[in-house]
Amino acid sequence: MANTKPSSSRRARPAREFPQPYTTVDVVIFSVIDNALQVLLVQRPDVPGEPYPGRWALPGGFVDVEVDTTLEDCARRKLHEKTGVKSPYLEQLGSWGSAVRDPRGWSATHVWFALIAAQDVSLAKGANAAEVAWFAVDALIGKHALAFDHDAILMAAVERLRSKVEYTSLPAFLLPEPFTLPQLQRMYEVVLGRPVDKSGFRTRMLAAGFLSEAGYVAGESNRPALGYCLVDRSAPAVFPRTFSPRGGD
Amino acid sequence: MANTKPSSSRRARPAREFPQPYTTVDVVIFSVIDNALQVLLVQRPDVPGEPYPGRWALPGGFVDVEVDTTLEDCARRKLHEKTGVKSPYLEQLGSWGSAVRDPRGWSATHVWFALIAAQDVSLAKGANAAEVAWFAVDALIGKHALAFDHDAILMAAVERLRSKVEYTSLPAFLLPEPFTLPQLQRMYEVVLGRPVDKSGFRTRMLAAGFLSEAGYVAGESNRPALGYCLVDRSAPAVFPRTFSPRGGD
DNA sequence: CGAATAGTGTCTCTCAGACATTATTTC
DNA sequence: GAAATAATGTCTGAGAGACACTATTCG
Repeated sequence: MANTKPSSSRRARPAREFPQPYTTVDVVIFSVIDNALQVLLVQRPDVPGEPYPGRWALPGGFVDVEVDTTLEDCARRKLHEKTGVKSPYLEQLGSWGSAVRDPRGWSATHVWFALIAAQDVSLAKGANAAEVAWFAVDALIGKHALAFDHDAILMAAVERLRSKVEYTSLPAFLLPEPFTLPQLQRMYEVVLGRPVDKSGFRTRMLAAGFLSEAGYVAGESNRPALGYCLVDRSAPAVFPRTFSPRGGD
Repeated sequence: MANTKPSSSRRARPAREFPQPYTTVDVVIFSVIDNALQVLLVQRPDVPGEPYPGRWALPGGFVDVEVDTTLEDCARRKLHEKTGVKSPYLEQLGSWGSAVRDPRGWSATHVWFALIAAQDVSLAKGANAAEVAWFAVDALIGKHALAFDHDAILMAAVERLRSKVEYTSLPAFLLPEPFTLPQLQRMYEVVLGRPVDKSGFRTRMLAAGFLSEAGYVAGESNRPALGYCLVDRSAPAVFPRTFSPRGGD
């Protein structure tokens, strides 16, 4: 990086003198609520000078160079502020930057996506907190509903999630521990939007070795099911093949 | 993004007033030369005020808000300046940002990685161009050799490349068109660092449907081989399963 | 005609998908 | 004991890996 100044006419001046883009961080926070994949949005303030007043947007904001030591810290901080969750699954999604995506000027945003269990959340509704709410992803996608380029970012996040769910244990992060295999299967089915065979599912999950038994959970059904915890919460397991029904691809 | 100012004490002032991180773009440019995976590096200038003088680094630099309209444009521009290549395979790798990665202050870099055919490159060695050279990846990895946090970025790029090569047609972008299946197989073997079975390889490539025949190429060997071009240069094909030897993981 | 590489054929064994069956709890 | 859900068992077919074999060119 940074091997030359942006243009030769500024070569002699110190770096701070030429204009920098705004740097922001946004977080796409997913959870499964009411058997639907949902995303957390915040409502933009309705005050002069703020773009997209009243519109819903992904939680995020400017990097504060005096508070945040890394971009990931910044993402983690914003997630914690909105949800109270301290140890989510957090993965970098990508970055979006252009001259036109923010009416205030050239800006670049670094985007993370997070998976959290709905039960762990206590939505922030404090002092200066704007409205915060869950929205079903299926109702948002395709619509041009969000502020900035957040529709495109949300779409990219959903695509990334759905594709990784085909071959990783990501949905386990959508459940509070301990959870049962039928619960986990339901997470897969909700995110993928299609049913999954029970027998193959169990074989696959247990063979992947990312679950450790945690005693029986007197659950939501007649017969109690065996509970499991994650062996390693820092990263999902990767399966050698994708889920897929016989004929499909 | 950008739903609040970075801290409440600055709330009333216009956004331009609070300090922004530096925004840069770096490009990890891969090619296969002499049967080895290589990466393009540039030598940092040895002048006062420039960090890491004389050290090798990934090509990149500050975003120029007056020239670049998007981050990807900026990456594409930097790649073209160094190599002369106009239509590489280009994919966003991620971003790295922290208070300490650049001694000049809080900085965030957006990183792309590119695959190009060695034959298409004409290394820039013009006016203000610093030294530019190819380095074998295997000789760099593990060493603490590069400027900034570029060792870590390079490592992440190599990991991403190697893992995607297991289930995509990415290595096809390392060859000039038309290319033969044996040539393509060699690209896979070089990147993966292990031999690949010929028969299975051919079945897989042809079944994936991303190749179109382009006549015989009087090649580098005794018997001429059938040449192929890519059906779609904008994205790699994705295979349903990974490459992997029998006993492997 | 032999060496070298391109390209094809065949066998086997794994494993995921489909579905039937058994097990354990509540009411 | 009936209903509901958890958990296991069995069969089968697609397909990847391994390797043997054929085809075509050059010297």
